[in-house]
Amino acid sequence: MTRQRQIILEELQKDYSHPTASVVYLKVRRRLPHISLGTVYRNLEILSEQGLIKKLELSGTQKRFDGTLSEHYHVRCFKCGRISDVSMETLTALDEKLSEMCDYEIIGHRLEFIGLCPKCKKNKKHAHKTKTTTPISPGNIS
Amino acid sequence: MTRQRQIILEELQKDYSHPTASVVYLKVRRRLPHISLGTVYRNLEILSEQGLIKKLELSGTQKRFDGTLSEHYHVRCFKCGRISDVSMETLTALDEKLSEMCDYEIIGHRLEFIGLCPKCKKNKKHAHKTKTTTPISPGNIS
DNA sequence: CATAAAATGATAATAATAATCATTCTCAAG
DNA sequence: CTTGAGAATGATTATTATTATCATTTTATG
Repeated sequence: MTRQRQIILEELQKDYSHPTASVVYLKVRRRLPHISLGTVYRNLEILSEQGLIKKLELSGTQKRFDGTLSEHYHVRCFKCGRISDVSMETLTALDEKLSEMCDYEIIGHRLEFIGLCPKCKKNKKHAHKTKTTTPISPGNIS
Repeated sequence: MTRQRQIILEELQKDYSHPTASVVYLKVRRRLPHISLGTVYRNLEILSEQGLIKKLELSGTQKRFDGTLSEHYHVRCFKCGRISDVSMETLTALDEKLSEMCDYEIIGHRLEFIGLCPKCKKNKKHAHKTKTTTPISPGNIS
């Protein structure tokens, strides 16, 4: 466990925004100005293999990381790209149901809700300023 | 509607494998050997904007396209990357449930099952040969 | 047929991530 | 403590998927 890996882990554990690798990089660089982007990628990968953080495969082009290990679903704002946690229980029954209906051996599922976040709901005219990712066209939830 | 757009659409409509842009390109090139990859990307984008095909945002790095317009979920084999359709009814109740639980205005969700396809179930020793995409590590269904 | 708008093919550009590699760090054994 | 092997780092380059540019060609329409 190197200093840089420790700090990447710490920064992720106190960040609830499901940051992308480059956001983690920016935050970590405040404490380690000479760290390289490659080191951040490498360690995010290693930490998620070790089960200390989670790598999220949500929609959008960039991977996101979560220092919270509990299982939970996410909502994405289709306007500003913000990701929030959802406190809905895990739907294990879905996997069992599908197991009986198809010839795959089901081991799990990914569920991501799409919606409009409170901030974007207010400023419907112009999207919320701290936009982080590409918006989703509402007709394309697939 | 140009000849190339027509053929891209046709090839997609008779392909049930949820192909990526480059797979569509390879197939279309059998009929139009001089078509460029950029044209394929451009037309897949246009056709999905027009609602003639669907652009799928599944896990993995590449986008996939579907000539079948009906709404349905998908299963992905975590070993070989194959995508199959799932004949489970759309769970609109989930969106309503979440609407009451959180402050987002929910407009839909994305659900993708992860499992082991019949072919990979048989050849458990070595993954199925017609592998198309990177496998998913079973510990990382997020 | 003319012609304006749209699309094409070729190519370059971008964005996110992964790989390479010489140098530096970490940590357990002495 | 020192040390030495293996792992990790920073700098850099490479890869992969996708998008943008642009001169030329095609399409649809009057």
